Amino acid sequence: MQLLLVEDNQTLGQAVEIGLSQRQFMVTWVRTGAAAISNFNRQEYDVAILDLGLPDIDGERVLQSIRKKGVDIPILVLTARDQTSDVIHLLDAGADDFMTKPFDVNELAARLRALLRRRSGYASAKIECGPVAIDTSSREAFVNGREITLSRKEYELLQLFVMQPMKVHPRDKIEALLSSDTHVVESNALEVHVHNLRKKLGQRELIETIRGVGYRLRCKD
Amino acid sequence: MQLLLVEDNQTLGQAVEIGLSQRQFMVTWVRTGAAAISNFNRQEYDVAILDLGLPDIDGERVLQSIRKKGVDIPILVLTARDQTSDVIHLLDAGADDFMTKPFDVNELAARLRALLRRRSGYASAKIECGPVAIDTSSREAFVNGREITLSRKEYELLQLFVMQPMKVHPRDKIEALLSSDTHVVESNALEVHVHNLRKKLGQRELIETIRGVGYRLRCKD
DNA sequence: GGTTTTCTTAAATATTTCTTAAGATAAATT
DNA sequence: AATTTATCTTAAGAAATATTTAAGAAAACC
Repeated sequence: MQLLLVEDNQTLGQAVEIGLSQRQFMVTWVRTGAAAISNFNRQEYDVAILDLGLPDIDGERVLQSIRKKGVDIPILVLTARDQTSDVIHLLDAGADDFMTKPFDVNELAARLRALLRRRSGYASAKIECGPVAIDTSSREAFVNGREITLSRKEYELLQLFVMQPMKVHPRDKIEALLSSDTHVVESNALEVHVHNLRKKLGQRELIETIRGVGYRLRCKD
Repeated sequence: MQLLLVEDNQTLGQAVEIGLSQRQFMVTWVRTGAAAISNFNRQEYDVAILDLGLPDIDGERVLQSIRKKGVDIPILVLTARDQTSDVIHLLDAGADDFMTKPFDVNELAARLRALLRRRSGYASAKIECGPVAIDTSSREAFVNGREITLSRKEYELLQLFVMQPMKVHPRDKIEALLSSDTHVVESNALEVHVHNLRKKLGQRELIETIRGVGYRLRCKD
């Protein structure tokens, strides 16, 4: 399995290279966005890992650039912990999955295999989390296999939760995601959206309130 | 059943090869457009799968080239996620069916069998989806077996929907399909076409509105 | 060239979704 | 227990989005 790793940090890159090599991946490691683009053009990889915090080019640029050129291999994006609100935009820009640093190499390998499985046509783009599931390609949401209809903001909210289950999402991060660039929310819009989403999910406890901080999605019992 | 698979990606190709072999297809797998053309010339296949994203030659070229040479076996085309607007042009160029990646191998096999059935004269080129059906060769449309008369754009819209039922088609993708290369639509033409199509279909709910995203055709109840 | 059909545009209407605000409830603090 | 603070709930008005209608422009047909 050919894998392209785009990562500027020496320590992290080395760890990933070693870890994935031991797990049957053939890793090609480049350290700059420029090198990434020229490597993608050669189109000989099955999957790629792209760190957003590159020194020379914005990682999102790289992503858009290679997608525009028709490269359609699965790409997993690495982000720093505090860039999670960008996640939705990244997925729209063509990322297939993402992980926040620091991460576990076992999970990384598992996610890569999942991406490859999905790509080969055996599975859909469904992401599950306990009774909740979303299909990022069709924007459908399910509870216990039954489809529920969500508004745009409700879906974006749920997508954020499902993408990082059990993670506590701070209120300001969620608000940044929900509000457009022009319009700043200075009311309790977030709470109302959470309330409506909870109602549609059926089980209120699925979205847990962390008082003074934010919310998180519970998946396990 | 002899099948020619034209696919450059190792992972995807292998998945298809294995999946179809298990389903009684004899798969010959080539990885380049050049190899595809020379293999097609030998004319010993019953059906073919052609990936558009080939490294050496444009897939559409391959398609036109082999059709020009009189090869008339059914060809199913594989396209990337965001090329769905090319679909109609592909069908015009000689493709018999298409699927977007990623896909389900079961569906792939079903479609291939449908193509072969049609070819052997037992069935027409009808594609069904609940009460709706279209005949891609005669460009006729039916609701509950009764024929309805559609304008060109209405038919193309319905064909897009029927080809990928239950998939949410983003507005911009549909607009790209409906508008010619020269003329850009900057009005609500799309909505008007959807409205007229709905009226002719009789049942408004068949075409579902996904607010802020696009439309989709519902087939199941 | 004239007729007919289809397509686009635009404005009026309808619908859904979002935001706001205010009172109710619950948790933390004193 | 009373007070403060944060969150939940509800409902109504505002904003965004979609539908419908109709008329003129463009294309297709004869």
